[in-house]
Amino acid sequence: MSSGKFLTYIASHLNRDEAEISSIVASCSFKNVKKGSYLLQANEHCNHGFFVETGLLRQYSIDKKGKEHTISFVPEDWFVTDRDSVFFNRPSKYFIQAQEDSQVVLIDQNYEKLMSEKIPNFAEFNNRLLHNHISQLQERIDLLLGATAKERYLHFIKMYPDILLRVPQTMVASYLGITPEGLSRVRKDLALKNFKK
Amino acid sequence: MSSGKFLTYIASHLNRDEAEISSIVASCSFKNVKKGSYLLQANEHCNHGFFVETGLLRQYSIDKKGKEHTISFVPEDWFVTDRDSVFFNRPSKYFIQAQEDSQVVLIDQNYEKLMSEKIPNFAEFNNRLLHNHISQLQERIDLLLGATAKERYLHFIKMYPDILLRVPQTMVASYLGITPEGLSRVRKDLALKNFKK
DNA sequence: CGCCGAGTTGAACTGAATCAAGAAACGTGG
DNA sequence: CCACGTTTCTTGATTCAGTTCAACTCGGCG
Repeated sequence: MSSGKFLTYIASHLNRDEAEISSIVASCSFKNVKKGSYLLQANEHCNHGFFVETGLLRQYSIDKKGKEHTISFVPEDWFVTDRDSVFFNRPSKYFIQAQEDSQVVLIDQNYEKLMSEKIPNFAEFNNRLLHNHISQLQERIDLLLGATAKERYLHFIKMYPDILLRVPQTMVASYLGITPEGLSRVRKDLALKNFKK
Repeated sequence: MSSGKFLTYIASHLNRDEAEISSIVASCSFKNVKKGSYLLQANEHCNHGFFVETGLLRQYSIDKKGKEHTISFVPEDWFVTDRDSVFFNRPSKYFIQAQEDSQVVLIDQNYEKLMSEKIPNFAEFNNRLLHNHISQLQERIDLLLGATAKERYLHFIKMYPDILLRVPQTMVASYLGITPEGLSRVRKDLALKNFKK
């Protein structure tokens, strides 16, 4: 089983030759997960990062009222983890579930340590990931505070056009913070507007 | 002008003696800001972090519809910056305004560099700040997705009981994502409930 | 004293949720 | 390859939380 995308991803983000780091990358473990199975469940301690080689993951929580909130969709070439749980060693509030049959790279603390020892600019890279994450969370807050359901939907399809085709709408709804019925109506509305023009 | 709180804060978070780092801290600059004046305005590049010695700052944005959204309140002993703008060198979307007459410590990139050279565990400390920030943003998203206005208000007064007394309610409302009238009604409702019991 | 910004209250309105029912799409086994 | 059951999506009727707009109160402060 080859470490195709992950190797390329890491090498390019670290400005390193693939050859130079392939031995390090080779030492990390891969996992095949079937659609519907979990890489993390709420109340477990998250002690891995997950890089998606192929397939699609979804990270979500379930609130006290029993409602699902999708935190993020994680397609190929993306990375996901519960930073809060990993860093502070707290039980996670989130589920990470395979939305399609997927192949992922598991990245644990030892592995991170190894990386940061062997590769000087690894810390800088990780820092960049953290800052990206913050930007993205902040943007989502801005949208939740200031945009209507329709605006949030339009923003979503602009940012992640392919996701819509790969998951049930009800999950997109739970990402946007609206009900499935609500999303259905938003879409109907937009379809009508486009038709009229 | 002494660097009281900042020195204590940094020393304790870095597990260092105050004496040991006081010379470094002494080299950073202080600023007095009057109530209403700005440390950062939208479209400027943010190139400082701000540590509040005394007083209270507020970070907020103004959306396309002209509505203010309060991102955070920043009282004594807290730190604020626009990570997105600093790290990616992008124009900021935010205002940082003094809500009371305040004294702040300015922390610029040179200063950070100096710190990370002289103090081995500075990077770790900064990392912790980033992770805290992520946790806090994530929690806010959870609340916006899953909690009613009343629930968000109750959470707010539990977390930041003093803030309510120091700023106009309209700003708290813009933090919670509701209108000032809406907040007024939430409070009335809670007052009635407490009275009846 | 009179003004002014902050907060409150009421009435009408609206975006989105809820509940319930039907239609379409999907995958699984025969 | 079709038939069936399950899940997903749509649509309608109703309800509700929260907004909007406008009027009014209150407490400072010049």
